[in-house]
Amino acid sequence: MVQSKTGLFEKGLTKKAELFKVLAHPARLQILQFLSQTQNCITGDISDELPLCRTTVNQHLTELKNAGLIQGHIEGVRTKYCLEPERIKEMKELLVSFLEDIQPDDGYVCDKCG
Amino acid sequence: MVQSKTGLFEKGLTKKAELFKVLAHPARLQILQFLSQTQNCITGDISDELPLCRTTVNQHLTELKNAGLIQGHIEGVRTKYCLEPERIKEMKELLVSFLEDIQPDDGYVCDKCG
DNA sequence: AAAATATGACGTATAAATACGTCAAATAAA
DNA sequence: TTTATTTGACGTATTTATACGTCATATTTT
Repeated sequence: MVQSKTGLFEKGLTKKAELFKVLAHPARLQILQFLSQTQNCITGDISDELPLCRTTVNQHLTELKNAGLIQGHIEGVRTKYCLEPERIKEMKELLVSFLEDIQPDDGYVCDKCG
Repeated sequence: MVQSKTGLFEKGLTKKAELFKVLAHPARLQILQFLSQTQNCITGDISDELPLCRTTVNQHLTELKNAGLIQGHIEGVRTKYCLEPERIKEMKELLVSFLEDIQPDDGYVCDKCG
């Protein structure tokens, strides 16, 4: 980059791009999916489920936490993680709004490819 | 990474993560949005719209093309770009399926934060 | 034909992401 | 108390992404 330019874009675009970035790794997607399937808190050793080192998984968990998509509760020596329903809902709304923005209308035409 | 591990995940997850990666930059989102707004082909000098160098914008256009989300038609010395409706539709379906996978059920509870 | 314009290929510098090892702290078990 | 577990902070190697400059090619325009 020599210099990051992401700050020069319209704020809404930046926010969406940041969300997409959080979702741009299979490990993080699998964690979210797993949390959704269990529909409950799980202990931190999700690493057994993923083909990655425990500390790497921990790193992904931290990213999801920073994005607010999951929460972690300390329980003795363990940590339990669960989805953050509020933030997940926000995410859903952001994605839906993106879909509405982008999708071509029915009347979409193009000289060459239409 | 020392060694990329993204290939070790379930294929569906990888595919979704790749899509999200393409969408994880404001420049690419703005290009898609712009193409959607005009609802037609536009010449390559989209760079005037973005706070980036022309060649950088071109790079982003290429990434979108590689992902199949847009198409480029050569027209003399110019190149016209437009959305690829089929692929956009696929993208939408992928995102919707992701939303369905992840969203917590109504009965979602958590010992601590519920 | 010569000059101007538009585009993309290529190289490269820097920033960010990814992956893991090591270590220390906190708690539970022996 | 001593030992074992669980966790996250930290450092770091390597890969990937980002951003731009330069150049060559192709097409208009003059």
